[in-house]
Amino acid sequence: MTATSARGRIDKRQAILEAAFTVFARRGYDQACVQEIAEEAGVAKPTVYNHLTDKENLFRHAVMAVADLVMAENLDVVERLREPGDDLRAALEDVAYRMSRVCSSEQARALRSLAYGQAGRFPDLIDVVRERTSHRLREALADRLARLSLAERLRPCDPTLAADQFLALLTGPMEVRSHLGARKVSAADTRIVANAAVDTFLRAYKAD
Amino acid sequence: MTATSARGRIDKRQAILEAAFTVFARRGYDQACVQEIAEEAGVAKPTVYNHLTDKENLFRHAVMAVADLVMAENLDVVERLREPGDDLRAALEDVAYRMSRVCSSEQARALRSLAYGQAGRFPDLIDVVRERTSHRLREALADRLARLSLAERLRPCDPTLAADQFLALLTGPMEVRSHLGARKVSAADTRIVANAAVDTFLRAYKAD
Amino acid sequence: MTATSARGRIDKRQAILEAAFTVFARRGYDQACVQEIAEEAGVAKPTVYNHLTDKENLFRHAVMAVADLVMAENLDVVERLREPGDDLRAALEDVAYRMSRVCSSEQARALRSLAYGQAGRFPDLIDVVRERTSHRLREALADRLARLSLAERLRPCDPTLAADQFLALLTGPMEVRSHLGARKVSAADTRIVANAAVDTFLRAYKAD
Amino acid sequence: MTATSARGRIDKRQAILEAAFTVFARRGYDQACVQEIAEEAGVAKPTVYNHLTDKENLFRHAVMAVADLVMAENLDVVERLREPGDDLRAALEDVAYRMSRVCSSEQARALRSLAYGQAGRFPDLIDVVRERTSHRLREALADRLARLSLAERLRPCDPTLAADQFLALLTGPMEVRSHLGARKVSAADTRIVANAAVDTFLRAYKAD
DNA sequence: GATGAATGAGCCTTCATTCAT
DNA sequence: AATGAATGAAGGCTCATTCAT
Repeated sequence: MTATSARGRIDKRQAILEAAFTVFARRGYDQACVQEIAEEAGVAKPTVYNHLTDKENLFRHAVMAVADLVMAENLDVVERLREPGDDLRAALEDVAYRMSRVCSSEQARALRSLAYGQAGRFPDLIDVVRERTSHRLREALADRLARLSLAERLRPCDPTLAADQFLALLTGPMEVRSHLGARKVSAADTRIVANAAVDTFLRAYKAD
Repeated sequence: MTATSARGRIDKRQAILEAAFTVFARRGYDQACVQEIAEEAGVAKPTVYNHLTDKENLFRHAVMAVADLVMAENLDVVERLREPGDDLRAALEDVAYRMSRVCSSEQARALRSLAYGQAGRFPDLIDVVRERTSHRLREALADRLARLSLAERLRPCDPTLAADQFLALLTGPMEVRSHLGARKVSAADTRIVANAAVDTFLRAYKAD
Repeated sequence: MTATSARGRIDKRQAILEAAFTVFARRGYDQACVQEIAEEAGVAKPTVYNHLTDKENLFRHAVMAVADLVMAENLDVVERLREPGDDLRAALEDVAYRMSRVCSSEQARALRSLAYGQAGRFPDLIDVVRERTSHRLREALADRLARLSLAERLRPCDPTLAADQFLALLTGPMEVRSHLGARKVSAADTRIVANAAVDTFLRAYKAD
Repeated sequence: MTATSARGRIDKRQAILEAAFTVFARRGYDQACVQEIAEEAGVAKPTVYNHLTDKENLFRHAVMAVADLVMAENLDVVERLREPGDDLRAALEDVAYRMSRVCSSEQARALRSLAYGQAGRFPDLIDVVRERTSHRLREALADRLARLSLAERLRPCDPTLAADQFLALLTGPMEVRSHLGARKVSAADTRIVANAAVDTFLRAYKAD
């Protein structure tokens, strides 16, 4: 019984957090009202407060939960570089494409938009989000690139810088094509951008 | 004189727009209250409405005015590539550095933050801002790169893609170092990022 | 108990509606501010909105509630004619007098004044009020007069027209004497007007 | 020149008053804004204040001017009873019909609506309007009826009461048919109401 | 623990009215 | 005398948050 209750309680908290992110993503932080979040979660308003104290707290937790999700997906993609196989270009293109897809997902876009938009009010939050997403991704990627460099499949280089540039070559043009996230980019266009990024990256970083 | 009046009126409108951008940048769209904007501009609240109808309108005009400013600065920088001189790398490094500085300015950062954060509520505004800033900058840069390619100082390439990648190599790492705009990046660090961007760019695009 | 809560909620709604009518009657629709209504009802402003959405809605409900009250009183008076007794004149005088009193009541006067004054803004409301007051009263009276005509205590006639004229002979002169509701008419004067109305009515409609 | 200026000034004042009544009639007192009145009159807002001090003053003058107009029309109609001719019923029907038409005019309806609606705020104004319209009309009609009674074309009676009742029999049913002024009553229906009023009136007041 | 009801605070907007020209 | 511009005052409405049940 207690276990069930506890489970039920946790589930309710989860439902509230998901509802919160949905509504924050839909309306932005200020326009989102706790009432709507409560409705989306199927609970009463005070229940939201019971579980998460504050609108601010609600925002923090909802955003960080999604940040963890997105990070996990991205790290997963990067793992693929651990065994790149013979065709390095193909491996990088695959990673680039899948990473682009992850970053273009509704959740990732909303996450960036919210974090960026509320940077002023939640200066610490943006750091946490950064740390959990870009930063860790960058480090993971830098690890892979360092190994590749060591294995002389890439030229000697600063792997962190290389990772930053790889990511920049990917996300910068994606933002242009998606109009800062306002439009969806087709799978085909994503592939094109990803391949172009890899092409430039390899021209700059290939061994020899 | 009439001229004085008209000038006075124009000045007041200008003052309001500037105050508006300042306050919007400080608080974000929703938290910014017209009262505070009026105080910042040194006028009474209804005067703000006399000149700009709406909070929404106020936002649009304030944002677009700054967008024009930033664009002008960036276009100015790009012009430098019209006569690159003998040392192409030096010229690109100069452009990259100055462009980074412009994009790191308080105004440019606030502009991105506001546009990004309010993309949901002002979907059309973000397009206008994009067109007036990124897009036009990208095209201007693409023009220069095309000429350089034609002059065989860069390898044959799609100049628009090259421009996108040049900008990405610049702004991506800058965002990482500025923690999405939360911290200032020193002139020295900016120089490092700019040079690294140009290095990678030239490795990928140099002639031969 | 739940009963108590529900009752409490209903009571509060009732209190708000009554307060609203009081304040609307005192100030008119536009001058009445929700703040004052809330104070009059002894609740906070948002509570008013919780219960009645809108100033407009508040007005509609408050007005209709009073319209129902006044109607009920008037219908009650007309019932008296169901058994007029031997002295028809006396019965009509009695009805006329009491009806005049009802229509001169503070509430009825305020009701007319509000409905008339806001006819432009609430075109539908005026119809509802009319239907619930004048119209139904007229029909009820017409019913009685029709019976009296059938019983040959009044001459054959169009009972609806007769009802209209009976009411007109009553309320027209009452309005003159009350200066369109600005002054109270004494019971004695009311009696005089009522008797004069009945006298003229009977001269025009008596049997033979 | 001075004459022309003076004339021009008077014309402008007139234009403002007419515009004011138009706008007040259109929106009601509170919703009417001085800005709109100024536009309707084709002048600037301060000019309105130069000529008429106040919104309140503006209202008083505009309303009284129209009250005078309506009164003049009504008195004109009543004059017709000075020489009723042989067919008294026909003469009364004619008067009743034309009076109904006057009272159904757009201006008269707006006048009643405004006066009634603002009775609370302008208690004195309603008296002035009453005096200039109903009261004087009633007296004029009473005069005619007194003569007719003296000439034994009506039975001996209190002429003021008779006048009140005549007017009541006319306007009461007209209000019913016009839904308190919300709908126009056709000429044919007006004729029917007028004839019915006269019929009842004559049954009650004819000589013999 | 969950909820219906209530509230304090705050913001956008409008308008009558006044200056300065 | 007429106007463009500016303002003080006020009101409708929303929302995060808290009680009482």
